[in-house]
Amino acid sequence: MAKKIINNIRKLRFEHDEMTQAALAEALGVTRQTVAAMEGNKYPPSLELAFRLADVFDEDISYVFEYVNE
Amino acid sequence: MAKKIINNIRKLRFEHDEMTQAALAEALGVTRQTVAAMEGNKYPPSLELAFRLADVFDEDISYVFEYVNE
DNA sequence: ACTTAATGTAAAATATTTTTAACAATTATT
DNA sequence: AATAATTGTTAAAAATATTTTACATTAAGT
Repeated sequence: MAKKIINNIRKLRFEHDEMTQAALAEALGVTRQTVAAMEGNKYPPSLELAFRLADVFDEDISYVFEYVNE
Repeated sequence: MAKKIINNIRKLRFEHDEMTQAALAEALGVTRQTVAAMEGNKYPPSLELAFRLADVFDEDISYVFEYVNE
């Protein structure tokens, strides 16, 4: 049973004062395109960046990203 | 305040029937050197591999890897 | 309709991770 | 002491992730 990584970035951005991709990118220290790519599941971020994301949103990493059956 | 990723892989291997690095590598579908490198904090794994690790140990990803202040 | 802010997307370049291969060091067993 | 199993480590190549640059699209506000 194959699994895939999904993310709740868009949801979390809106729960955090409708933070824009650009504002999130700034907070993370990456480009806006990197945020867009992660959010759109173009490719997964590094573990380090995933943890920084969790920190910015003050959430557990396993809520920001989930590993679920396809 | 800089943070770093630490891991509990060695501990988890021993809690799981003293699983060797080779056996864990086999279960993950990676090489033994990759397991050794992760365990020795040579470099962090990809997010995908971190999730697979959590699956193998049946633990939450945030227990296998922790993001802590240095 | 026009302007601005926000987002989507893609190609090429750069950076990081994983693999491969090889050998050394350690630990356990006989 | 010798052997086997496990682990440590390193270098180079391969694979994958990330950044940059650039332009297109969408949504909101005036």
